[in-house]
Amino acid sequence: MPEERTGLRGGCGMGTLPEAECASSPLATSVDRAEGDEELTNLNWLHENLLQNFTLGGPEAQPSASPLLDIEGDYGDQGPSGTPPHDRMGHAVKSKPPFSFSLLIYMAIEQSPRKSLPVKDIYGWILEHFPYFSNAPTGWKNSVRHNLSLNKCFRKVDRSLGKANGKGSLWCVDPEYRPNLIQALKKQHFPAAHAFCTPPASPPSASSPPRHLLLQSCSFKESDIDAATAMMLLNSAPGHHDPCNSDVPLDLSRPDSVLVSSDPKQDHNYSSMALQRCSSRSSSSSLSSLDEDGCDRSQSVRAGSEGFHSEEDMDLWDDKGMQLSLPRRPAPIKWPMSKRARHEIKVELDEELKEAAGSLLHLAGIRSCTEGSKRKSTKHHRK
DNA sequence: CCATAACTAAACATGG
DNA sequence: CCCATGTTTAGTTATG
Repeated sequence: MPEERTGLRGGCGMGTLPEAECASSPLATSVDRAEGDEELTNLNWLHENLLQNFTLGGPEAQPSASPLLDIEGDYGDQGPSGTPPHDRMGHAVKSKPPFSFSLLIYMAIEQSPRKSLPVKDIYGWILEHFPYFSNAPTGWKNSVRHNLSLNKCFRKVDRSLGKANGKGSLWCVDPEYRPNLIQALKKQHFPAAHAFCTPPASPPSASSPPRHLLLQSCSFKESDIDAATAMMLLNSAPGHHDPCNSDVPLDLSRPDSVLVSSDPKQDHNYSSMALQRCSSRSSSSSLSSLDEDGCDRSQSVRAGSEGFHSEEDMDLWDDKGMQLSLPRRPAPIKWPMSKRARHEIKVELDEELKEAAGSLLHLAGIRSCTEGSKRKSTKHHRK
């Protein structure tokens, strides 16, 4: 039996032992990002990036602007009942991220050059990308630590290597669990994408693309769009952000990207997030569940790698943060294809993806809104 | 109603 | 002693 486990022993699974190079990050100095927000409120960005990222291997997306920020930009401002307050200046609205702590941590770690971070930098990353937490009670840090400790997806690595002010360890993602995290991320990000497999309640509009066809021919499933989008989000944001070198931090917390509630004090409790829950249920099955149930890792990994193999996945992560082309998996299409064939498909996909992206975003937005208000009402109800 | 997952809170230990 | 970090436990909430 060949080694399936690319253990951490050698260090973080990325071959390089994590050093604490970027250990001292600017903590939470970042909530400022006014620039260019106006221009971000269109879907072009996503269309283009979607296409660039996912049409047959265009690894270098050219981010025109911040990603998901704009996803709901179109209607973000007119938040119905309980939508988060928008900073008139276009600053980040401090809305609660729709990601579980696990995913937040995961993203933070993966975005670091070394694929490992001390808790402090994880805090930093989160604060940076989710200004929501800057106003939140400090309990979230506890949650982060709790998650690091408890969640087997994360591994503690000795920061033995010359970190002067080293207190605590570095944390990295267990490569074996990475597929699960990715999967979680997929499912987490755009619940609305599920509309792609289940027929919409209302008859598809004329603009609705033949999604199944599209997605199939694309050789990844609809859920991949989620991950893809999320990754894109992480990848193509201007100023590739890790706590160490973040110029223009990506703001995942933008109302448009992920909107939940925006009042940290009032509603800091993640558990009340309907949006999150609805999606993280499934995602969590690939995360914590495999922590707690004590199922042996190789099994869970193997199970998780039905779709894509963890080792293969590792290729996808380059040194500079999340290079996430989609995981290679047994493709329904025969690969390699001829260039011509690829090009043809690409052209088709360009069209379809554009539409699909639009629909997806629309759905995502609607869903977020509805979930948001639903959550509030239910919570109220409870009380 | 139950199981599960995510989150929160708190206590406690350890080390700088 | 303080603080950051790390672990553990218990409780809450939401969902399937």
